[in-house]
Amino acid sequence: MNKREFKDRVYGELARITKSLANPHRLEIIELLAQGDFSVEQIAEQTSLPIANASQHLQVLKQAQLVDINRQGNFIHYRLANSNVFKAWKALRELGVERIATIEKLVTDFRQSKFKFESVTIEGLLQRLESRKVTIIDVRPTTEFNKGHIANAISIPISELKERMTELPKRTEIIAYCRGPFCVYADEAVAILKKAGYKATRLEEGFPDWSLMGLPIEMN
Amino acid sequence: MNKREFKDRVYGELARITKSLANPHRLEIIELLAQGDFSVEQIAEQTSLPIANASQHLQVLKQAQLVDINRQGNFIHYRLANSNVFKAWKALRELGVERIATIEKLVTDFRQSKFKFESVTIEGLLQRLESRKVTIIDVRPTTEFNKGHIANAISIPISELKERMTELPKRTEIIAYCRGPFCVYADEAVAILKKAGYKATRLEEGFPDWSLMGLPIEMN
DNA sequence: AAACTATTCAATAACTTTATTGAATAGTTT
DNA sequence: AAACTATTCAATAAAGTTATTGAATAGTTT
Repeated sequence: MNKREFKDRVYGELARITKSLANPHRLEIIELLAQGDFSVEQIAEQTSLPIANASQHLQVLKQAQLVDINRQGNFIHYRLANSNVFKAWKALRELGVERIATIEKLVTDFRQSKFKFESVTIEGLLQRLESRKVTIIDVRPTTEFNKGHIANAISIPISELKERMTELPKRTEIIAYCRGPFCVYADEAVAILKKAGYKATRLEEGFPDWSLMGLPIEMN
Repeated sequence: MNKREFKDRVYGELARITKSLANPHRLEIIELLAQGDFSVEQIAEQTSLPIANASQHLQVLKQAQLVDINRQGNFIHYRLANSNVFKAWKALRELGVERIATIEKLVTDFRQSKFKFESVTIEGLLQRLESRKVTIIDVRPTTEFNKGHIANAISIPISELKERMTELPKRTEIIAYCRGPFCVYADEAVAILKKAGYKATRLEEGFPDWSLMGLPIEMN
């Protein structure tokens, strides 16, 4: 094998893996699976895809060895093969948000149109934690909370927030987080809380970002 | 805009940028541009592409805003738009090497077939530097060395190594580096040096990786 | 073993990407 | 202003990707 042939094959393989990520639905699936494992049916529902279609995309990811499967009863559960998959998604996400003005505009416009408030990054939250007390709430569905969450966070799924709001303190600031920067649950939570007179802010990133940084997490 | 529409557009944009990376030639171009700026002609030559073809790929990268151009005399020089582009490439590269056994096999097989020796990572080199003295040589073409190199490295392009070998110490270990893990110049250098009785090892990563880590660099 | 069910497969049509030409363009130099 | 030159554009054919069906499969439960 000569030098050119070697390069063609290495870059060919890398392009193959990159292509398996280069599709809107598959990127959305990756972000979902970063929360934990899900069945094909659940993945299809979360991403608004027909099941056969979701399955087809999952096959592509499986062939590229980006996801693993294991059977649980009648269901086949998919999960990310390892943390490097999330790292690559994160790098692409950050490249996109920084480079493509359209994405940042989409995100801010969408938020501003419905929710007029600011967010805090993980870094900002860590600083804030040094000086004062805050209450962190996880507004994802309970199953995702159970698979892993920020240490000491309280689980209040967005669907239950209105009824369970009274569990929260009126004085200390509340930080709501969900799946990641494009997840809207946290925005909805902040909107509900603010309207009821609470001090609330959304965390920009999601649980997988927190976890990747090696910050304290809990399970179950 | 509803939630689904918002997601479709955000992931759509991210897939668009990912697609612009998802091609063997464009990945190779990205890695080349991580060394500095190059004209279309130079890029075509380095990647063994017809010029019209290289230009076409560069248009794709430009449209995705991953590269910038500036004119220098008769030539148009392309360069990476910023360090996030290299970060994304690095994440994909690491995902590929770790996930796809084929890539690791390709790299080790190719090296073993021609060059039978080990390499050291940047981390390993930093540790080694604490205890003993090493000589670092940059075997890329001089133009790339001038655009940026590891602090205190000596420039000896691979094409001149045989004649200039005598400039190097026989006793201290020599570390050779080039563009990145898939660049073969450093392997060739180690082979030449070892044959002549020097103690030599290749650095696994390339200059852009060193630079991204915030380690000391020099220009010119 | 039969019934059931979640998932995958297969075929196809619409769409997108890529390589290959050769011509056109936008600069620079003379 | 003319000549030159590096780069881009345009057209086209071949190859690859995706959504949409409906049928097939591989398990599990009864």
